[in-house]
Amino acid sequence: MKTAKPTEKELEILQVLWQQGPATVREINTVLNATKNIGYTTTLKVMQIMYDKGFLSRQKSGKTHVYKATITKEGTQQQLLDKLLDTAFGGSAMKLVMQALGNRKSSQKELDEIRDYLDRLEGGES
Amino acid sequence: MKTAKPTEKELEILQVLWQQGPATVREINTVLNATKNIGYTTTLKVMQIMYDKGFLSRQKSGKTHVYKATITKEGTQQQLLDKLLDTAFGGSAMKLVMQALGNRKSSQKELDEIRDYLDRLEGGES
DNA sequence: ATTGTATTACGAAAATATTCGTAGATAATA
DNA sequence: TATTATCTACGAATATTTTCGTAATACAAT
Repeated sequence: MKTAKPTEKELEILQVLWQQGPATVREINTVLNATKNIGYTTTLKVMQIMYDKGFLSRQKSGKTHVYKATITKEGTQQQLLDKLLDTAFGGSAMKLVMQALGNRKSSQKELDEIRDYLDRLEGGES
Repeated sequence: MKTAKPTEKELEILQVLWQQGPATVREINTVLNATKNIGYTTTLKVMQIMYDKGFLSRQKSGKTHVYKATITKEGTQQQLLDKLLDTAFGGSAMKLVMQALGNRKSSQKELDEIRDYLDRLEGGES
């Protein structure tokens, strides 16, 4: 069975969980409401669906559930990247990279880090 | 008015148009059918919707329409990149770049090109 | 125990995206 | 001109995603 891709809303929730660790529906909803306007039961429903899909696990604590992401940030990022590469960049990772670096200000430090990273990639995975 | 994001199917069609230039519904559908299985009227419908949205322009040639992408590949790529950065990479272009380069084999030549690109970025846009 | 408050479960409405059937228009050609 | 093949327009069915109302449940406070 192929792992399905999280939807937009699901990704927003995953973001919070990845960043803050396990959390309740209430906590997630509070974070989301800082920017958007989303009802409590909406957040609840989405998280229940994610639980059904296996994206989240949960544990009862008193009367509430504490949810935890079961899929990793890295794996999901890679999956989305692959998709984007495929659907918008014709499979060329390089083009994507250049576009990502080009149209936004990257600091000198960041550019250096990328260079180091390139060196490491090249230097044979010692 | 904020430019809406193309859907998955719309992106597939844009891909073909960006690569091959203006084309008829029939031509697009033929290309799509090389990999997927999609009915002619489905492709037609999607392209008509894209026309309504302003993603495509068209010109009558005989009894058929020749469609042309009105949104650029680069702009759309950037838009999707920004979205991905935001929803999955916490806004860090660098992390995205590293992830993109890491989990796939990039040729020596590609890596060199990226290095050159970095040099140019740094070298002050002379 | 009764009341009040927060949470969950359930179902379904609303919004969006995908799919295609059918009818009518257009042009080529027999 | 009649026939045929192809294309467009239109509407609608289906699927997916997002949204939330309502009722049941669990806990806390009175």
